[in-house]
Amino acid sequence: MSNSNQHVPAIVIGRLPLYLRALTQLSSEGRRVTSSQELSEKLGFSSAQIRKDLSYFGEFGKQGTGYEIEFLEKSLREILKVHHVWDMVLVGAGDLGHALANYGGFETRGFSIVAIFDANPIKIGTRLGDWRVQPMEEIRVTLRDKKIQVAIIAVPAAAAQTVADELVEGGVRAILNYAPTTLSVPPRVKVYHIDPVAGLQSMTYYL
Amino acid sequence: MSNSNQHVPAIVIGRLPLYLRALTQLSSEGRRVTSSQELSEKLGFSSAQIRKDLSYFGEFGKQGTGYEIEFLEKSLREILKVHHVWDMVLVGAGDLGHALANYGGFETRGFSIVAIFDANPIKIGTRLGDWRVQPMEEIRVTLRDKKIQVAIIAVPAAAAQTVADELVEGGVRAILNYAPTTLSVPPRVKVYHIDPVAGLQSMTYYL
DNA sequence: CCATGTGAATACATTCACAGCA
DNA sequence: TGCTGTGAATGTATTCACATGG
Repeated sequence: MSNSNQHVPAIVIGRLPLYLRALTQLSSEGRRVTSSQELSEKLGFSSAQIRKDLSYFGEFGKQGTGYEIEFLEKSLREILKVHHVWDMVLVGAGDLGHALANYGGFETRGFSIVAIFDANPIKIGTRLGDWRVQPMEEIRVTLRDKKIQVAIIAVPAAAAQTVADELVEGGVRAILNYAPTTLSVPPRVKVYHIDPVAGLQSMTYYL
Repeated sequence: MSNSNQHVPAIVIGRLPLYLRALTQLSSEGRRVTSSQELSEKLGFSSAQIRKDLSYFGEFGKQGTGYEIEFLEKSLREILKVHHVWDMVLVGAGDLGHALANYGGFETRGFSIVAIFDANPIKIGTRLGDWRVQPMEEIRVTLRDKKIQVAIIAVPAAAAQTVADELVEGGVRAILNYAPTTLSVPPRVKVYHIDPVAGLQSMTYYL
């Protein structure tokens, strides 16, 4: 029995991309079938948790056999809506912006940078990978014209909130935030915050 | 009454760096005192949660007044053991490695890159920021000599596990992993995994 | 048999609400 | 009074354990 229309905890949604990543890896190794047990070992979650997480969305496995990798992979892509490619804008053309622009991992996993913006006049017009860095003044038009819903913030902390306001105003609903500061956005907008130093600090507690 | 010696949930430890970051920000604005209420608004956690989290480690506030920012900041630094600087090695001198090497946010928050390694012969010897890229063969000696406990992995997924094994063998106990793959390490070693695409994918579910 | 899918039980995390103190 | 610190209550998440069906 499919439970697809009931409330799914956010923490479950957060694990789905990890399941998807593991499946893609297995698939690239030529494997056809896996089990909650095997995924458990690869990912470090309990097998019961993996089965329960998946059960929020339907029945993907076969009793006595396990999961058909290709089918489960495709299903997760649809659940996460990454079966088509999401166009993104990148704001910030510093070192981090460069690394993100040159990162090959977006395209293969459902995301594509379509434009790069920066506030620094010196950066405007310079080439960065396949793109030309555009001034912030042009971002509103790009967001509207290309109906952009996803953006990456890679600017200093002091500028991040202003950029976020621009993005929200332009209709963006998902922000990957690399600036080390909490962003304030309306509830309809999702923010995923990446702070490597916070990660390091939470590990040193245990040393 | 201080509870400092009882078990503290990992999820609480994970929030402390965010409290610390907010306090440093307030402090830089010249503020001297804050409250769980104010931190709540800045960070998006409930004030009760902030008070309870802090209560695992002691009593840092004054009833009727709030928290003395400088004192709480110093206390959190000590709890997280970032009151001194942690030396780190960086493995991987690609675009991401470059961005990390040039990132100014480590030094100011208790971390310092002391050496950079890469397996690619073309990269060996090239300058990267203040460092010279060293061959992987030299990493063991560096880890031992400098008693390194913290490392950053910024290599392709296929190489990440091998690098992790080297690091663990060399005595590293905290790994910041940028490779899009799950690492298998002994329980004494902590891994903090950064996967921007997983973050993006978990947001697109809601679009 | 074997591994899924899932209610029930347990464990964990958050919020409530208020006593206690500056 | 105003805000902390914290037991008790509530709400969430994980694990258990087994019926089910290939």
